[in-house]
Amino acid sequence: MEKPPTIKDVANLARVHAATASRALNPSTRAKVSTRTANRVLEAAKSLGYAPNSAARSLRTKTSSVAGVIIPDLRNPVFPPIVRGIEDALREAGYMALMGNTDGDEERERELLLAMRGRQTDGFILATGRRNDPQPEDRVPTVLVNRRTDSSEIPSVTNDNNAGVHATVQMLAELGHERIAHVAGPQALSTGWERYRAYLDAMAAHGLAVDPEWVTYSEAFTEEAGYEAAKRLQGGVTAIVAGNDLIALGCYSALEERGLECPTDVSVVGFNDMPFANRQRPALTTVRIPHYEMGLEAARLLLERIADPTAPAKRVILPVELIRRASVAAIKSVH
Amino acid sequence: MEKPPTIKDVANLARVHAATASRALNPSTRAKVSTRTANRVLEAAKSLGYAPNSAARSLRTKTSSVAGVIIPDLRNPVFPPIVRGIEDALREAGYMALMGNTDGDEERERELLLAMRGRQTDGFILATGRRNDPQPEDRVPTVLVNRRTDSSEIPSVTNDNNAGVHATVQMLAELGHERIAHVAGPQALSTGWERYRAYLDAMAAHGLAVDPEWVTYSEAFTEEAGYEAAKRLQGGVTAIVAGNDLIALGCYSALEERGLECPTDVSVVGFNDMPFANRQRPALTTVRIPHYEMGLEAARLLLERIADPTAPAKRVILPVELIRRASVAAIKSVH
DNA sequence: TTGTACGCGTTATCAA
DNA sequence: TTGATAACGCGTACAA
Repeated sequence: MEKPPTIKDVANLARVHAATASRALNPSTRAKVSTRTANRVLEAAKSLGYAPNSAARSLRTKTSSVAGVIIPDLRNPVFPPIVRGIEDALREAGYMALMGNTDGDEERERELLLAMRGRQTDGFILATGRRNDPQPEDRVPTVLVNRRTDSSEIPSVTNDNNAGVHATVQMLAELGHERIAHVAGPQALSTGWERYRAYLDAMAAHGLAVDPEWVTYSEAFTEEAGYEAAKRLQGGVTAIVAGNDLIALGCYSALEERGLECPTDVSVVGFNDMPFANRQRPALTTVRIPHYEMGLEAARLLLERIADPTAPAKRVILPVELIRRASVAAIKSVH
Repeated sequence: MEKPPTIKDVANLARVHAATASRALNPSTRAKVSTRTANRVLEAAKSLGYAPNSAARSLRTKTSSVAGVIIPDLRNPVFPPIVRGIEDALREAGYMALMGNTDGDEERERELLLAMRGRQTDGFILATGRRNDPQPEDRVPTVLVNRRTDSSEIPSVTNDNNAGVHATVQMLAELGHERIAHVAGPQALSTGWERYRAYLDAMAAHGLAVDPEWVTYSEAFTEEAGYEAAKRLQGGVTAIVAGNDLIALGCYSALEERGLECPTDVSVVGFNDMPFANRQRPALTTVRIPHYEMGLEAARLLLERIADPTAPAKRVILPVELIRRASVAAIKSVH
């Protein structure tokens, strides 16, 4: 039950004052100490298994080397690789991640932010951003990942939703599809909104009309909500551009229920290329986003931001790639 | 850029001493303060938007209300729901989770433990336990989840691997299978080992012989490793009990490569019922483990343990359920 | 280059 | 019931 060694113990063993030990232990102040004593201190620290008490350090420096990571729900398969990327980049810089899930509940998000701020969090990475979220009033460095706000004051890392949907529509058009539907994601989220706008854009660019019956809105980025929205689709469409992969799976269910086959009767395309999208039945055509890299980049942006809070708010947009699988087919020739 | 209010500000506003304010603010010591002054302090705190500085509190109390959660890799689909359960239970108790991934690297695990301990973590939940892991020398409360050690000194929450495999073998036997193979998980992990033992047990219980050619070992619980191990299988088996779902997917690939069809030629059963197991092709028969509940239970065990470190080390085993899907079929009658 | 002195914000202990 | 005081471990002006 012996207590962990403090810097004083290290100092005693090295026959120096605690202040000197502190300087020797801290890379940024090591230059202020003679190499000989510095080495003695370092050795003493090692032999004692000294680890600095971060509470004391935080109290003194107002920093904690901890970042808060807030996401809607870890069980949505998009997030694990993003979080993993965040964690890896943070760790490289000596940071750790505090995790929290909100289930999309804004009240819960506020509570989480408060609780994490109380724990001296140095910054936040939020995957929960809504398009019209206000700039946080307090000045804790914050980065958005995957989703972003309409205004450009908060740094963000997102992917090229526009290019992804354009590539999707182009592929479908080339396969002869004209009656192309869109089961859109929530319009309060940049992902849902940008993909919807891109769908309209791309259709126009290919000279394809859009019947309002071909567009429905999913309440959430879930399989269930996608299923409900897909059921409301009318007008004999031959292809569906889904707001994301989970919504696409909901479309599968709705099609099956109507006795329609994918891709023979209706082609379906998702977005995200979430894990196991290739294992679905049929294998899902989708737009691959660089999940892990988004996490990496978001964490790096946050670290930059912590280092210099006045730096301009970058908005990083990562490239995407259309992955064609079995869920799309050329349109049946009209007989 | 004004600084956040401290307990002193609250005390001044309420016209009491800081110590009194502390007592009033802290639920466990509130009784030591008259109701009238307590209310005055609480109101002052509210009007100032006071939030305690947890670094100072940690420094003083040696506790942080933070738990470390260490897992192999968040991208393994088994872990997200477990972590989510952990997080939910921790939050209910005012705790937060620090996350870390090890990729199964023991060196990295040591580093993580050290770094987290330095951050005043009150306890650990490890999903990385190996059968022969030593009891941690330091006395930080620790709970294992999903995997456990052979010795019984560390509390753990696992699932009934034995019952799950027995149910699997029984189902296969009832379908007429006799040449039942096992692609085992890593034997250094309790999950891999217990399921292997259960396979041998269950085969014996049904009077079925086990040819050594029917058993291979996967290096890891991954699709790739499962594929490699499945390729080594010999002896014309008609069913495979896979160490887990990812290994089962590897078996799918190996079978396909040999031109064998599942379930027509070979039945396959996994373990875990990970998300989207029902969406695989063919839909995977598997043993459902209560992921989320395991996380909940592990966190509760940890909280108990933190409250009373001398309490006996419970080993909780949660029930499982065999989920039959399209990947198994009755054996083809011998012609 | 090293030592001294102090304060970060909180809570435990002791005295009133 | 309340106030005064000290201490948690560290980092940093300042002095030597």
